[in-house]
Amino acid sequence: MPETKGSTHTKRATYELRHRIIEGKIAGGTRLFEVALAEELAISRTPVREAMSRLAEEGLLERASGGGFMVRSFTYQDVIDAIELRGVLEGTAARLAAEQGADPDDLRHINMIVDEIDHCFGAIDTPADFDRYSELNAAFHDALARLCGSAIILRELERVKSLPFASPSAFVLGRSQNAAAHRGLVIAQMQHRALVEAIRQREGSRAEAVAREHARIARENLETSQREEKTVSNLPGMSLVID
Amino acid sequence: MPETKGSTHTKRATYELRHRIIEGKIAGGTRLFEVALAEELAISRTPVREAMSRLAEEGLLERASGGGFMVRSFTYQDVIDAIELRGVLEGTAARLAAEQGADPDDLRHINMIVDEIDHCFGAIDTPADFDRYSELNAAFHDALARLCGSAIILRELERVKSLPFASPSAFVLGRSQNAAAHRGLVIAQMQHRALVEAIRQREGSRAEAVAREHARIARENLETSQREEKTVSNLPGMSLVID
DNA sequence: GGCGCCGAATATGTATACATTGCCGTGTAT
DNA sequence: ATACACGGCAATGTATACATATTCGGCGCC
Repeated sequence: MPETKGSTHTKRATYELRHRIIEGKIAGGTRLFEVALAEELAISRTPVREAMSRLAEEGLLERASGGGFMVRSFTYQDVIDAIELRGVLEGTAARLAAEQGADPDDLRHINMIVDEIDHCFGAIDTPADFDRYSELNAAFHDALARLCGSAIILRELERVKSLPFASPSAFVLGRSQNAAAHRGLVIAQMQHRALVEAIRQREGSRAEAVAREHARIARENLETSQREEKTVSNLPGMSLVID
Repeated sequence: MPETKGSTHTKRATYELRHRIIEGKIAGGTRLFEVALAEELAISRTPVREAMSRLAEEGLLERASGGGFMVRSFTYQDVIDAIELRGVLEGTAARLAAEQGADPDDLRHINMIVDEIDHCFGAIDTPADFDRYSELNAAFHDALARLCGSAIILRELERVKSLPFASPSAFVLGRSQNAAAHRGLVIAQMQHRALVEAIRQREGSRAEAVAREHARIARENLETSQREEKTVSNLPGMSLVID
Protein backbone atom coordinates (compact mmCIF):
# COMPACT_ATOMS: atom_id res chain seq x y z
CA MET A 1 0.00 0.00 0.00
CA PRO A 2 1.23 3.51 -0.68
CA GLU A 3 2.54 5.10 2.48
CA THR A 4 -0.33 7.04 3.93
CA LYS A 5 -0.72 8.21 7.48
CA GLY A 6 -2.42 6.21 10.21
CA SER A 7 -1.40 3.58 12.69
CA THR A 8 -3.78 0.77 11.81
CA HIS A 9 -4.54 -0.80 8.47
CA THR A 10 -8.12 0.38 8.77
CA LYS A 11 -7.09 4.01 9.18
CA ARG A 12 -4.61 3.86 6.36
CA ALA A 13 -7.12 2.19 4.06
CA THR A 14 -9.78 4.75 5.02
CA TYR A 15 -7.42 7.61 4.30
CA GLU A 16 -6.17 6.13 1.06
CA LEU A 17 -9.65 5.35 -0.25
CA ARG A 18 -11.01 8.75 0.71
CA HIS A 19 -8.10 10.38 -1.04
CA ARG A 20 -8.61 8.39 -4.21
CA ILE A 21 -12.32 9.14 -4.31
CA ILE A 22 -11.95 12.88 -3.76
CA GLU A 23 -9.04 13.07 -6.19
CA GLY A 24 -11.33 11.53 -8.76
CA LYS A 25 -9.20 8.43 -9.25
CA ILE A 26 -12.33 6.38 -8.62
CA ALA A 27 -15.34 7.68 -10.49
CA GLY A 28 -18.74 8.16 -8.92
CA GLY A 29 -20.94 5.09 -9.23
CA THR A 30 -18.01 2.68 -9.24
CA ARG A 31 -18.59 -0.44 -7.23
CA LEU A 32 -15.82 -1.31 -4.80
CA PHE A 33 -14.86 -4.95 -4.42
CA GLU A 34 -13.36 -6.11 -1.17
CA VAL A 35 -11.00 -8.69 -2.61
CA ALA A 36 -9.62 -6.45 -5.33
CA LEU A 37 -9.03 -3.58 -2.92
CA ALA A 38 -7.51 -5.87 -0.31
CA GLU A 39 -5.02 -7.20 -2.82
CA GLU A 40 -4.25 -3.75 -4.13
CA LEU A 41 -3.63 -2.37 -0.65
CA ALA A 42 -1.86 -5.56 0.42
CA ILE A 43 -4.08 -6.06 3.44
CA SER A 44 -6.91 -8.44 4.24
CA ARG A 45 -10.58 -7.93 3.53
CA THR A 46 -11.46 -7.10 7.13
CA PRO A 47 -9.88 -3.64 7.37
CA VAL A 48 -11.09 -2.88 3.85
CA ARG A 49 -14.67 -3.56 4.90
CA GLU A 50 -14.16 -1.46 7.99
CA ALA A 51 -12.76 1.41 5.94
CA MET A 52 -15.64 1.27 3.48
CA SER A 53 -18.08 1.27 6.36
CA ARG A 54 -16.54 4.45 7.76
CA LEU A 55 -16.58 6.14 4.38
CA ALA A 56 -20.25 5.24 4.09
CA GLU A 57 -20.78 7.05 7.39
CA GLU A 58 -19.01 10.04 5.90
CA GLY A 59 -21.31 9.94 2.92
CA LEU A 60 -18.69 9.21 0.30
CA LEU A 61 -19.88 5.64 -0.25
CA GLU A 62 -23.30 4.08 -0.24
CA ARG A 63 -24.29 0.53 0.47
CA ALA A 64 -25.27 -1.30 -2.68
CA SER A 65 -28.38 -3.43 -2.79
CA GLY A 66 -27.39 -6.99 -2.13
CA GLY A 67 -24.29 -6.03 -0.17
CA GLY A 68 -21.10 -4.20 -0.94
CA PHE A 69 -20.43 -0.54 -1.51
CA MET A 70 -20.28 1.88 -4.38
CA VAL A 71 -18.84 5.34 -4.69
CA ARG A 72 -21.67 7.78 -4.24
CA SER A 73 -22.41 9.83 -7.29
CA PHE A 74 -24.08 13.18 -7.52
CA THR A 75 -25.96 15.11 -10.12
CA TYR A 76 -25.24 18.75 -10.80
CA GLN A 77 -28.51 19.52 -9.01
CA ASP A 78 -27.26 17.59 -5.97
CA VAL A 79 -24.26 19.90 -5.77
CA ILE A 80 -26.55 22.94 -5.92
CA ASP A 81 -28.77 21.41 -3.23
CA ALA A 82 -25.84 20.57 -0.97
CA ILE A 83 -24.62 24.17 -1.14
CA GLU A 84 -28.13 25.41 -0.43
CA LEU A 85 -28.37 23.01 2.48
CA ARG A 86 -25.11 24.26 3.92
CA GLY A 87 -26.49 27.78 3.72
CA VAL A 88 -29.65 26.70 5.50
CA LEU A 89 -27.76 24.94 8.27
CA GLU A 90 -25.23 27.72 8.74
CA GLY A 91 -28.16 30.10 8.75
CA THR A 92 -29.76 28.07 11.52
CA ALA A 93 -26.54 28.00 13.52
CA ALA A 94 -26.25 31.77 13.14
CA ARG A 95 -29.88 32.40 14.03
CA LEU A 96 -29.74 30.21 17.14
CA ALA A 97 -26.49 31.84 18.22
CA ALA A 98 -28.12 35.25 17.84
CA GLU A 99 -31.32 34.27 19.59
CA GLN A 100 -29.64 32.53 22.51
CA GLY A 101 -26.75 34.93 22.75
CA ALA A 102 -23.34 33.57 21.80
CA ASP A 103 -20.59 33.01 24.32
CA PRO A 104 -18.39 36.17 24.50
CA ASP A 105 -15.21 34.15 24.15
CA ASP A 106 -16.54 32.45 21.03
CA LEU A 107 -17.54 35.80 19.59
CA ARG A 108 -14.09 37.21 20.29
CA HIS A 109 -12.57 34.19 18.62
CA ILE A 110 -14.61 34.43 15.43
CA ASN A 111 -13.98 38.15 15.30
CA MET A 112 -10.27 37.51 15.48
CA ILE A 113 -10.54 35.23 12.48
CA VAL A 114 -12.42 37.89 10.52
CA ASP A 115 -9.75 40.45 11.38
CA GLU A 116 -7.04 38.10 10.22
CA ILE A 117 -8.81 37.52 6.93
CA ASP A 118 -8.44 41.25 6.27
CA HIS A 119 -4.69 40.75 6.20
CA CYS A 120 -5.05 38.41 3.24
CA PHE A 121 -5.92 41.36 1.07
CA GLY A 122 -2.83 43.30 0.06
CA ALA A 123 -2.81 46.90 -1.10
CA ILE A 124 -5.23 47.88 -3.86
CA ASP A 125 -4.64 45.92 -7.08
CA THR A 126 -2.18 43.50 -5.55
CA PRO A 127 -3.11 39.84 -5.50
CA ALA A 128 -4.69 38.43 -2.36
CA ASP A 129 -3.26 35.49 -0.43
CA PHE A 130 -5.73 32.87 -1.61
CA ASP A 131 -4.18 29.99 0.34
CA ARG A 132 -4.31 31.81 3.65
CA TYR A 133 -7.79 33.10 2.86
CA SER A 134 -8.97 29.56 2.22
CA GLU A 135 -7.53 28.38 5.51
CA LEU A 136 -9.03 31.20 7.56
CA ASN A 137 -12.33 30.90 5.72
CA ALA A 138 -12.57 27.27 6.80
CA ALA A 139 -11.77 28.32 10.38
CA PHE A 140 -14.49 30.97 10.23
CA HIS A 141 -17.12 28.50 9.07
CA ASP A 142 -16.01 26.02 11.70
CA ALA A 143 -16.32 28.64 14.42
CA LEU A 144 -19.73 29.64 13.08
CA ALA A 145 -20.96 26.05 13.28
CA ARG A 146 -19.93 25.89 16.94
CA LEU A 147 -21.28 29.30 17.87
CA CYS A 148 -24.76 28.16 18.88
CA GLY A 149 -23.34 25.39 21.04
CA SER A 150 -25.55 22.70 19.56
CA ALA A 151 -23.85 19.35 19.04
CA ILE A 152 -26.75 18.28 16.80
CA ILE A 153 -26.41 21.25 14.44
CA LEU A 154 -22.63 20.94 14.46
CA ARG A 155 -22.77 17.29 13.55
CA GLU A 156 -25.11 17.71 10.59
CA LEU A 157 -23.19 20.72 9.37
CA GLU A 158 -19.94 18.79 9.49
CA ARG A 159 -21.67 16.06 7.57
CA VAL A 160 -22.76 18.34 4.75
CA LYS A 161 -19.39 20.09 4.64
CA SER A 162 -17.67 16.73 4.30
CA LEU A 163 -19.03 16.57 0.77
CA PRO A 164 -16.01 18.05 -0.96
CA PHE A 165 -17.96 20.34 -3.25
CA ALA A 166 -20.13 21.68 -0.42
CA SER A 167 -17.18 22.72 1.71
CA PRO A 168 -17.05 26.48 2.31
CA SER A 169 -13.61 26.70 0.72
CA ALA A 170 -14.41 24.47 -2.22
CA PHE A 171 -14.49 27.23 -4.78
CA VAL A 172 -11.91 29.57 -3.32
CA LEU A 173 -8.91 27.80 -4.74
CA GLY A 174 -10.78 26.36 -7.68
CA ARG A 175 -11.15 29.73 -9.30
CA SER A 176 -8.47 31.39 -11.30
CA GLN A 177 -6.75 34.10 -9.31
CA ASN A 178 -7.95 37.09 -11.27
CA ALA A 179 -9.49 40.43 -10.42
CA ALA A 180 -13.02 39.00 -10.40
CA ALA A 181 -11.99 36.39 -7.86
CA HIS A 182 -10.41 39.09 -5.74
CA ARG A 183 -13.65 41.05 -5.77
CA GLY A 184 -15.60 37.95 -4.79
CA LEU A 185 -13.43 37.51 -1.73
CA VAL A 186 -13.98 41.11 -0.69
CA ILE A 187 -17.74 40.63 -0.85
CA ALA A 188 -17.52 37.39 1.09
CA GLN A 189 -15.47 39.08 3.78
CA MET A 190 -18.05 41.84 4.05
CA GLN A 191 -20.65 39.16 4.67
CA HIS A 192 -18.44 37.59 7.33
CA ARG A 193 -18.46 40.88 9.21
CA ALA A 194 -22.18 41.39 8.75
CA LEU A 195 -22.85 37.88 10.00
CA VAL A 196 -20.83 38.28 13.19
CA GLU A 197 -22.30 41.72 13.79
CA ALA A 198 -25.85 40.41 13.37
CA ILE A 199 -25.19 37.65 15.88
CA ARG A 200 -23.67 40.08 18.34
CA GLN A 201 -26.69 42.37 18.02
CA ARG A 202 -28.92 39.30 18.42
CA GLU A 203 -30.58 39.95 15.09
CA GLY A 204 -31.50 36.32 14.39
CA SER A 205 -33.39 36.85 11.19
CA ARG A 206 -30.67 38.98 9.65
CA ALA A 207 -27.97 36.53 10.71
CA GLU A 208 -29.85 33.68 9.07
CA ALA A 209 -30.43 35.61 5.86
CA VAL A 210 -26.80 36.70 5.57
CA ALA A 211 -25.53 33.16 6.15
CA ARG A 212 -27.80 31.85 3.40
CA GLU A 213 -26.76 34.57 1.00
CA HIS A 214 -23.13 33.89 1.84
CA ALA A 215 -23.45 30.28 0.75
CA ARG A 216 -24.87 31.49 -2.55
CA ILE A 217 -21.42 32.80 -3.44
CA ALA A 218 -20.30 29.21 -3.72
CA ARG A 219 -23.23 28.48 -6.01
CA GLU A 220 -22.41 31.43 -8.23
CA ASN A 221 -18.77 30.44 -8.37
CA LEU A 222 -19.84 26.96 -9.37
CA GLU A 223 -22.07 28.29 -12.11
CA THR A 224 -19.33 30.61 -13.34
CA SER A 225 -16.87 27.72 -13.47
CA GLN A 226 -19.38 25.66 -15.40
CA ARG A 227 -19.82 28.44 -17.93
CA GLU A 228 -16.16 29.25 -18.42
CA GLU A 229 -14.68 25.81 -18.67
CA LYS A 230 -16.43 22.71 -19.89
CA THR A 231 -14.20 20.53 -17.74
CA VAL A 232 -14.89 20.52 -14.04
CA SER A 233 -12.19 18.11 -13.03
CA ASN A 234 -9.99 20.62 -11.25
CA LEU A 235 -12.66 21.52 -8.72
CA PRO A 236 -12.67 19.43 -5.54
CA GLY A 237 -14.91 16.40 -5.68
CA MET A 238 -16.51 17.38 -8.96
CA SER A 239 -15.40 14.09 -10.45
CA LEU A 240 -18.22 12.52 -8.44
CA VAL A 241 -20.76 14.44 -10.50
CA ILE A 242 -21.94 12.19 -13.24
CA ASP A 243 -24.44 14.02 -15.39
CA MET B 1 -30.90 -14.97 19.69
CA PRO B 2 -34.54 -13.98 19.93
CA GLU B 3 -36.33 -14.55 16.66
CA THR B 4 -36.21 -11.24 14.85
CA LYS B 5 -36.72 -10.60 11.18
CA GLY B 6 -33.95 -10.66 8.64
CA SER B 7 -32.24 -13.26 6.52
CA THR B 8 -28.63 -12.80 7.56
CA HIS B 9 -27.07 -12.68 11.00
CA THR B 10 -26.01 -9.10 10.36
CA LYS B 11 -29.54 -7.96 9.61
CA ARG B 12 -31.00 -9.76 12.58
CA ALA B 13 -28.33 -8.36 14.90
CA THR B 14 -28.88 -4.86 13.50
CA TYR B 15 -32.61 -5.12 14.03
CA GLU B 16 -32.29 -6.62 17.48
CA LEU B 17 -29.75 -4.05 18.65
CA ARG B 18 -31.71 -1.13 17.25
CA HIS B 19 -34.81 -2.44 18.98
CA ARG B 20 -33.07 -2.77 22.31
CA ILE B 21 -31.59 0.70 22.10
CA ILE B 22 -34.83 2.44 21.16
CA GLU B 23 -36.78 0.43 23.72
CA GLY B 24 -34.38 1.71 26.31
CA LYS B 25 -33.06 -1.71 27.27
CA ILE B 26 -29.57 -0.34 26.70
CA ALA B 27 -29.03 3.07 28.25
CA GLY B 28 -27.43 5.97 26.45
CA GLY B 29 -23.68 6.08 26.96
CA THR B 30 -23.37 2.34 27.41
CA ARG B 31 -20.37 0.83 25.73
CA LEU B 32 -21.10 -2.20 23.56
CA PHE B 33 -18.64 -5.07 23.69
CA GLU B 34 -18.35 -7.29 20.66
CA VAL B 35 -17.66 -10.52 22.49
CA ALA B 36 -20.43 -10.12 25.02
CA LEU B 37 -22.97 -9.26 22.32
CA ALA B 38 -21.77 -12.06 20.08
CA GLU B 39 -22.25 -14.60 22.86
CA GLU B 40 -25.60 -13.16 23.81
CA LEU B 41 -26.86 -13.28 20.23
CA ALA B 42 -25.17 -16.63 19.63
CA ILE B 43 -23.30 -15.42 16.57
CA SER B 44 -19.68 -14.51 15.90
CA ARG B 45 -18.09 -11.10 16.33
CA THR B 46 -18.06 -10.31 12.62
CA PRO B 47 -21.80 -9.73 12.08
CA VAL B 48 -21.95 -7.93 15.43
CA ARG B 49 -19.32 -5.46 14.25
CA GLU B 50 -21.13 -5.06 10.98
CA ALA B 51 -24.40 -4.38 12.77
CA MET B 52 -22.81 -1.82 15.07
CA SER B 53 -21.22 -0.16 12.09
CA ARG B 54 -24.62 0.23 10.43
CA LEU B 55 -26.20 1.59 13.57
CA ALA B 56 -23.38 4.12 13.77
CA GLU B 57 -24.35 5.22 10.26
CA GLU B 58 -27.92 5.60 11.49
CA GLY B 59 -26.71 7.76 14.33
CA LEU B 60 -27.76 5.48 17.17
CA LEU B 61 -24.18 4.53 18.04
CA GLU B 62 -20.97 6.48 18.03
CA ARG B 63 -17.44 5.24 17.65
CA ALA B 64 -15.57 5.33 20.93
CA SER B 65 -12.03 6.67 21.14
CA GLY B 66 -9.66 3.76 20.99
CA GLY B 67 -12.11 1.60 19.06
CA GLY B 68 -15.48 0.11 19.74
CA PHE B 69 -18.88 1.67 19.94
CA MET B 70 -21.12 3.19 22.55
CA VAL B 71 -24.80 4.00 22.54
CA ARG B 72 -25.14 7.63 21.65
CA SER B 73 -26.57 9.72 24.42
CA PHE B 74 -28.39 13.00 24.18
CA THR B 75 -29.07 15.90 26.45
CA TYR B 76 -32.51 17.41 26.78
CA GLN B 77 -31.22 20.34 24.75
CA ASP B 78 -30.14 17.92 22.00
CA VAL B 79 -33.72 16.72 21.72
CA ILE B 80 -34.94 20.31 21.42
CA ASP B 81 -32.29 21.02 18.79
CA ALA B 82 -33.12 17.89 16.81
CA ILE B 83 -36.78 18.90 16.66
CA GLU B 84 -35.80 22.42 15.64
CA LEU B 85 -33.52 20.96 12.99
CA ARG B 86 -36.30 18.82 11.61
CA GLY B 87 -38.45 21.94 11.36
CA VAL B 88 -35.68 23.78 9.51
CA LEU B 89 -35.14 20.93 7.07
CA GLU B 90 -38.83 20.34 6.45
CA GLY B 91 -39.14 24.09 6.02
CA THR B 92 -36.43 23.99 3.39
CA ALA B 93 -38.07 21.09 1.60
CA ALA B 94 -41.36 22.99 1.60
CA ARG B 95 -39.79 26.25 0.44
CA LEU B 96 -37.89 24.59 -2.41
CA ALA B 97 -41.01 22.70 -3.46
CA ALA B 98 -42.94 25.98 -3.52
CA GLU B 99 -40.21 27.88 -5.36
CA GLN B 100 -39.58 25.23 -7.97
CA GLY B 101 -43.17 24.13 -8.28
CA ALA B 102 -44.01 20.69 -7.01
CA ASP B 103 -44.97 17.84 -9.31
CA PRO B 104 -48.80 17.77 -9.70
CA ASP B 105 -48.94 14.04 -8.96
CA ASP B 106 -46.95 14.53 -5.76
CA LEU B 107 -49.24 17.37 -4.74
CA ARG B 108 -52.29 15.23 -5.38
CA HIS B 109 -50.74 12.47 -3.33
CA ILE B 110 -49.97 14.61 -0.30
CA ASN B 111 -53.40 16.19 -0.54
CA MET B 112 -54.96 12.75 -0.45
CA ILE B 113 -53.08 12.02 2.77
CA VAL B 114 -54.32 15.24 4.33
CA ASP B 115 -57.89 14.38 3.34
CA GLU B 116 -57.53 10.97 4.90
CA ILE B 117 -56.25 12.44 8.14
CA ASP B 118 -59.58 14.27 8.43
CA HIS B 119 -61.26 10.89 8.75
CA CYS B 120 -59.27 10.20 11.92
CA PHE B 121 -61.36 12.78 13.72
CA GLY B 122 -64.73 11.42 14.67
CA ALA B 123 -67.79 13.49 15.44
CA ILE B 124 -67.38 16.31 17.95
CA ASP B 125 -66.29 15.07 21.39
CA THR B 126 -65.59 11.55 20.23
CA PRO B 127 -62.04 10.27 20.53
CA ALA B 128 -59.80 10.49 17.49
CA ASP B 129 -58.08 7.48 15.95
CA PHE B 130 -54.58 8.17 17.24
CA ASP B 131 -52.99 5.10 15.69
CA ARG B 132 -54.25 5.89 12.22
CA TYR B 133 -53.38 9.55 12.67
CA SER B 134 -49.84 8.63 13.62
CA GLU B 135 -49.49 6.46 10.55
CA LEU B 136 -50.88 9.04 8.15
CA ASN B 137 -48.88 11.79 9.82
CA ALA B 138 -45.68 9.86 9.11
CA ALA B 139 -46.81 9.42 5.51
CA PHE B 140 -47.47 13.14 5.24
CA HIS B 141 -44.02 14.06 6.48
CA ASP B 142 -42.45 11.51 4.18
CA ALA B 143 -44.30 12.93 1.19
CA LEU B 144 -43.27 16.43 2.24
CA ALA B 145 -39.62 15.43 2.35
CA ARG B 146 -39.87 14.12 -1.22
CA LEU B 147 -41.86 17.03 -2.57
CA CYS B 148 -38.92 19.18 -3.65
CA GLY B 149 -37.31 16.24 -5.43
CA SER B 150 -33.91 16.71 -3.80
CA ALA B 151 -32.14 13.51 -2.84
CA ILE B 152 -29.75 15.53 -0.67
CA ILE B 153 -32.51 17.14 1.38
CA LEU B 154 -34.39 13.86 1.61
CA ARG B 155 -31.36 12.02 2.89
CA GLU B 156 -30.54 14.49 5.65
CA LEU B 157 -34.16 14.71 6.65
CA GLU B 158 -34.40 10.94 6.92
CA ARG B 159 -31.29 11.04 9.02
CA VAL B 160 -32.70 13.50 11.52
CA LYS B 161 -36.05 11.72 11.63
CA SER B 162 -34.27 8.46 12.43
CA LEU B 163 -33.57 9.87 15.89
CA PRO B 164 -36.59 8.39 17.62
CA PHE B 165 -37.52 11.51 19.54
CA ALA B 166 -37.21 13.73 16.46
CA SER B 167 -39.62 11.67 14.39
CA PRO B 168 -42.76 13.58 13.40
CA SER B 169 -44.95 11.04 15.16
CA ALA B 170 -42.81 10.77 18.27
CA PHE B 171 -45.19 12.63 20.53
CA VAL B 172 -48.49 11.66 18.96
CA LEU B 173 -48.79 8.33 20.72
CA GLY B 174 -46.69 9.32 23.67
CA ARG B 175 -49.31 11.68 24.94
CA SER B 176 -52.29 10.60 26.91
CA GLN B 177 -55.39 10.50 24.76
CA ASN B 178 -57.27 13.35 26.34
CA ALA B 179 -59.14 16.37 25.04
CA ALA B 180 -55.99 18.51 24.95
CA ALA B 181 -54.28 15.94 22.76
CA HIS B 182 -57.29 15.92 20.46
CA ARG B 183 -57.11 19.70 20.13
CA GLY B 184 -53.39 19.49 19.34
CA LEU B 185 -54.11 17.13 16.48
CA VAL B 186 -56.71 19.48 15.05
CA ILE B 187 -54.21 22.32 15.04
CA ALA B 188 -51.55 20.15 13.46
CA GLN B 189 -53.96 19.12 10.74
CA MET B 190 -54.77 22.76 10.04
CA GLN B 191 -51.06 23.35 9.55
CA HIS B 192 -50.87 20.38 7.19
CA ARG B 193 -53.48 22.02 4.99
CA ALA B 194 -51.82 25.42 5.19
CA LEU B 195 -48.49 23.89 4.27
CA VAL B 196 -49.77 22.12 1.18
CA GLU B 197 -51.75 25.19 0.14
CA ALA B 198 -48.70 27.44 0.49
CA ILE B 199 -46.66 25.09 -1.67
CA ARG B 200 -49.39 24.93 -4.29
CA GLN B 201 -49.60 28.71 -4.36
CA ARG B 202 -45.80 28.82 -4.58
CA GLU B 203 -45.55 30.90 -1.44
CA GLY B 204 -42.09 29.70 -0.42
CA SER B 205 -41.62 31.89 2.61
CA ARG B 206 -45.01 30.99 4.07
CA ALA B 207 -44.45 27.30 3.42
CA GLU B 208 -41.12 27.43 5.24
CA ALA B 209 -42.56 29.31 8.20
CA VAL B 210 -45.52 26.96 8.57
CA ALA B 211 -43.28 23.88 8.44
CA ARG B 212 -41.08 25.30 11.18
CA GLU B 213 -44.03 26.21 13.32
CA HIS B 214 -45.47 22.75 12.76
CA ALA B 215 -42.36 21.13 14.20
CA ARG B 216 -42.73 23.32 17.28
CA ILE B 217 -45.82 21.30 18.20
CA ALA B 218 -43.50 18.40 18.94
CA ARG B 219 -41.38 20.66 21.11
CA GLU B 220 -44.39 21.85 23.07
CA ASN B 221 -45.64 18.32 23.51
CA LEU B 222 -42.22 17.38 24.82
CA GLU B 223 -42.22 20.24 27.28
CA THR B 224 -45.74 19.40 28.40
CA SER B 225 -44.75 15.78 28.97
CA GLN B 226 -41.75 16.91 30.98
CA ARG B 227 -43.93 19.08 33.15
CA GLU B 228 -46.71 16.58 33.75
CA GLU B 229 -44.72 13.46 34.45
CA LYS B 230 -41.28 13.30 35.92
CA THR B 231 -40.60 10.05 34.12
CA VAL B 232 -39.98 10.25 30.40
CA SER B 233 -39.44 6.58 29.80
CA ASN B 234 -42.66 5.95 27.91
CA LEU B 235 -41.76 8.38 25.14
CA PRO B 236 -39.88 6.91 22.19
CA GLY B 237 -36.12 7.05 22.56
CA MET B 238 -36.22 9.28 25.61
CA SER B 239 -34.22 6.67 27.50
CA LEU B 240 -31.22 7.91 25.50
CA VAL B 241 -31.46 11.28 27.20
CA ILE B 242 -29.09 11.29 30.11
CA ASP B 243 -29.27 14.62 31.87
C1' DG C 1 0.51 9.40 50.63
C1' DG C 2 0.57 10.32 45.93
C1' DC C 3 2.41 9.60 41.53
C1' DG C 4 4.00 6.75 37.99
C1' DC C 5 5.29 2.57 35.93
C1' DC C 6 4.58 -2.10 34.65
C1' DG C 7 2.06 -6.23 33.49
C1' DA C 8 -1.87 -8.94 33.08
C1' DA C 9 -6.51 -9.00 31.55
C1' DT C 10 -9.49 -7.74 28.14
C1' DA C 11 -10.68 -5.33 24.33
C1' DT C 12 -10.38 -4.47 19.40
C1' DG C 13 -7.56 -5.23 14.99
C1' DT C 14 -6.32 -8.51 11.42
C1' DA C 15 -5.89 -12.52 8.59
C1' DT C 16 -7.85 -16.32 6.61
C1' DA C 17 -10.65 -20.43 5.75
C1' DC C 18 -15.01 -21.71 4.80
C1' DA C 19 -20.19 -21.01 3.87
C1' DT C 20 -23.64 -19.02 1.37
C1' DT C 21 -25.79 -16.41 -1.98
C1' DG C 22 -26.80 -14.41 -6.27
C1' DC C 23 -25.63 -13.98 -11.02
C1' DC C 24 -24.50 -15.40 -15.54
C1' DG C 25 -23.71 -18.48 -19.07
C1' DT C 26 -24.65 -22.68 -21.20
C1' DG C 27 -27.17 -26.43 -22.13
C1' DT C 28 -31.31 -28.89 -23.31
C1' DA C 29 -36.12 -29.56 -23.94
C1' DT C 30 -40.36 -27.96 -25.64
C1' DA D 1 -36.39 -19.82 -31.05
C1' DT D 2 -37.43 -19.27 -26.45
C1' DA D 3 -37.68 -20.57 -21.82
C1' DC D 4 -36.27 -22.96 -18.00
C1' DA D 5 -32.89 -25.32 -15.27
C1' DC D 6 -28.51 -26.59 -13.91
C1' DG D 7 -23.86 -25.53 -12.70
C1' DG D 8 -19.98 -22.94 -11.82
C1' DC D 9 -17.96 -18.61 -10.62
C1' DA D 10 -17.46 -14.63 -8.03
C1' DA D 11 -19.05 -11.88 -4.66
C1' DT D 12 -20.28 -11.06 0.23
C1' DG D 13 -21.42 -13.37 4.83
C1' DT D 14 -19.51 -15.79 8.81
C1' DA D 15 -16.56 -18.03 12.11
C1' DT D 16 -12.39 -18.30 14.38
C1' DA D 17 -7.50 -18.08 15.52
C1' DC D 18 -4.11 -15.02 16.34
C1' DA D 19 -1.95 -10.18 16.86
C1' DT D 20 -1.91 -5.96 18.89
C1' DA D 21 -3.51 -2.25 21.60
C1' DT D 22 -5.64 -0.20 25.55
C1' DT D 23 -6.92 0.03 30.09
C1' DC D 24 -6.82 -0.68 34.87
C1' DG D 25 -5.07 -2.43 39.05
C1' DG D 26 -1.27 -3.26 42.03
C1' DC D 27 3.14 -2.36 43.45
C1' DG D 28 7.09 0.23 44.13
C1' DC D 29 9.49 4.43 44.28
C1' DC D 30 9.74 9.08 45.23
